[in-house]
Amino acid sequence: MPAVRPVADLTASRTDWCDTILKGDCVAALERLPEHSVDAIFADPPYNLQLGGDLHRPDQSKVDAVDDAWDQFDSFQAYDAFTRAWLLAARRVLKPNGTIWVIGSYHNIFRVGAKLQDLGYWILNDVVWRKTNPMPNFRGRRFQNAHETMIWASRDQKAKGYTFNYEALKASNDDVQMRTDWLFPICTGAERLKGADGAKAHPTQKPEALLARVLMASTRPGDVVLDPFFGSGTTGAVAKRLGRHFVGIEREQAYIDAATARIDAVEPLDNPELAILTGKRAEPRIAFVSLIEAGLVAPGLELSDAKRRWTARVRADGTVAVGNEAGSIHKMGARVQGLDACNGWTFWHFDRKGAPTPLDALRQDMRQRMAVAAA
Amino acid sequence: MPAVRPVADLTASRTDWCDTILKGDCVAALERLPEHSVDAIFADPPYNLQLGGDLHRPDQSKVDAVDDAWDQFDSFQAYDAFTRAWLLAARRVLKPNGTIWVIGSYHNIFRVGAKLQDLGYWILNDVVWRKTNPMPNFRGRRFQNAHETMIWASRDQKAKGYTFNYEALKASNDDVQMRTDWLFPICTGAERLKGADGAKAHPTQKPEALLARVLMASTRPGDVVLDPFFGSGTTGAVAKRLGRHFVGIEREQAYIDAATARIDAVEPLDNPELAILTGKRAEPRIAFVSLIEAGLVAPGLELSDAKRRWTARVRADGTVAVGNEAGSIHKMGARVQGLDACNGWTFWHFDRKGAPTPLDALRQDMRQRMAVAAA
DNA sequence: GTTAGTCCTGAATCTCTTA
DNA sequence: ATAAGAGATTCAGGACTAA
Repeated sequence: MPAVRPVADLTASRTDWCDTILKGDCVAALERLPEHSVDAIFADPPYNLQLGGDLHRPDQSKVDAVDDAWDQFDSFQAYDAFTRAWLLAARRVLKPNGTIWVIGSYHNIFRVGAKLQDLGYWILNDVVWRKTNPMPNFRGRRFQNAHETMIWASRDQKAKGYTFNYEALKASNDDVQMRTDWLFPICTGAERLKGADGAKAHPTQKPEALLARVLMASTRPGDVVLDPFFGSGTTGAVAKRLGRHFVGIEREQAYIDAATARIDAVEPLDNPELAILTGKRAEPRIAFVSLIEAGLVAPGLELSDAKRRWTARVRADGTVAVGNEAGSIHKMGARVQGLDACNGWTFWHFDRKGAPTPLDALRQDMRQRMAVAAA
Repeated sequence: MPAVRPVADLTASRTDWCDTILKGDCVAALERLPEHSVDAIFADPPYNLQLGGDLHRPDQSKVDAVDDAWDQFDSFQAYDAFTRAWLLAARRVLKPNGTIWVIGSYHNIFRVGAKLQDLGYWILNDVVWRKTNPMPNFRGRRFQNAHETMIWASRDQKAKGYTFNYEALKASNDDVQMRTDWLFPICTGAERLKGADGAKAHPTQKPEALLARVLMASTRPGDVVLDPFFGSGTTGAVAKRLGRHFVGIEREQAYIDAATARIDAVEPLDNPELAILTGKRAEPRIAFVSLIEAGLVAPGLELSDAKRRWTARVRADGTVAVGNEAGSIHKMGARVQGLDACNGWTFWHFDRKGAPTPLDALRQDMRQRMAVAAA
């Protein structure tokens, strides 16, 4: 399925880059992609910051073995410049309501996080991937490094319309909110891509389960997910399986070959399986007055709260009256309780066969009618 | 026990500052302390939360936010300058083989980590404090922020002689290495310091169990532990109990008073090296979605109750669909039976070799996979 | 005394649409 | 652009009260 394209051949046509792997430098490729063209980004950038032993700059050029403080600073600086460049280019490509995930370890994640903030990204959460089976610390001189950190950020502070499938996550998690600490095994066994020699095809292949949760949480079917450090193509494989589109950027042909074969073998899920649970937020809005117009509520109907402490009376204009005052069901619910906000749909009840029933039940009936009428 | 001293009166004599609280500005106080004089530092600096307006719980009660003046900074730049100044001053005071711990959240920890690296500190681990009882995300727009991050660093890369009580930690952890993810409740109940009015004495008091593990891991009895943001004095209280010395720096008299009384009441342990490191056991809670992520359950799988009266279909989002409706395994189990509640794990079955098998069997398999060496 | 129900609170960067 | 109105949203644990 995924074609491979040299970056130089890229045009603005979506068919030219969607569900493909762009071969070349990450920043150069990002700069050729159209502005505001992807819904989400998942990035697993290199963090070769190891300052002992062989030292490589992010561009893979070798650094003379020096271990003084100045060289450390120099190396961090190079890493920061690299990070800034790709995060900036990625931000241009991201849609205004898109979000970005970056995964890293303590070697690089602090620098990445600071740069994200510097460039105007707005951090939504940091998420910890707890490993069930991390590598032990062999020297016994530190804690067992048992997690990695992901940062989830929107394009900027004001972007409130980002995708977050809150209700689905909660329903899939024993009906409690999904937390920021996730537990997954590292990628081993059959899932781990091997080369012809049996050696692992990529040193840092991420588990598909991790990507699945990321994409199920923050994207919708049909969205485009960009991975600027495509590597073994986990992002592409999971995106395809879950009915999302992907774009990968990768420099090394060996990784491109492995990822291509891997993604080709993925069978996408059917549409019904991909539906995402949504909550009230996604329901069409109903004006209270429309219940009166539809005859579901008669003017003059008496309302009360669930414990019958306060009563109100429905007026023909869609407001309710409490004593001499009148206003929306929400306003008056707040007023009687002395609060500054109230959901009138769930606060006010009417009598149905002797049982206090919330107005929300009538709203459901109304939505049913509208759905039937539309069909 | 702890005397309080104005910074101006400080001399180089250790008796002049050990087991005392220095009242004044953090950097000024650090600059008056002797070079290379403390074995460890634990710092809980302001997080720079950048809160917007008020936040209310769904029941309309207002969240008591951390809106203190000491947490307000004009910009990331201002916060960086502040961070750099105190980390630099702290580094001078730290012994060559000393280590520093800094705790923070995603608001500030990335900036702190980057500055630590810039200044020559060498990160040994990042440690995640998982909270058993974090505050929920009330608006349902993000993941529940359920952890904070601590960075543990040596004074520089070449410092190999830092204290790490590997064997003691392992022995106290069911004979497996201590991991970087720690589980503790937040500080509440009797441990939480209250003012005369019953209000919390400090907005961000840390649990003693957290500090106990930090000090047991990285200090020895008789060591001096510095806390440049002393606050309610948790570091001092735990240090005293575990037979370590402390130095606190704090600006606000109210916090100094609370910490002084608190530390006075602490009784040191006879054998601090035998102190038990208490932590919560990791609870093996399994989310239904994790079965899907792990490939144990495929989207599209048909479920039914034991007597095959009702069927449901698994979706990729971790919910199950019955007809046009979808929800958690528990909600939909209750729905089809017309009940208020239902245990979806035991109610829903799938076909295994012709026999209806409850989802709970797969949960058992999952528990095996997710078993983590003791928390 | 026991148990069940209610209330309170914690480092929080917490909405969306229409006028 | 800003402002205002509609209306959607919570988990664990300790303290307290009522049965």
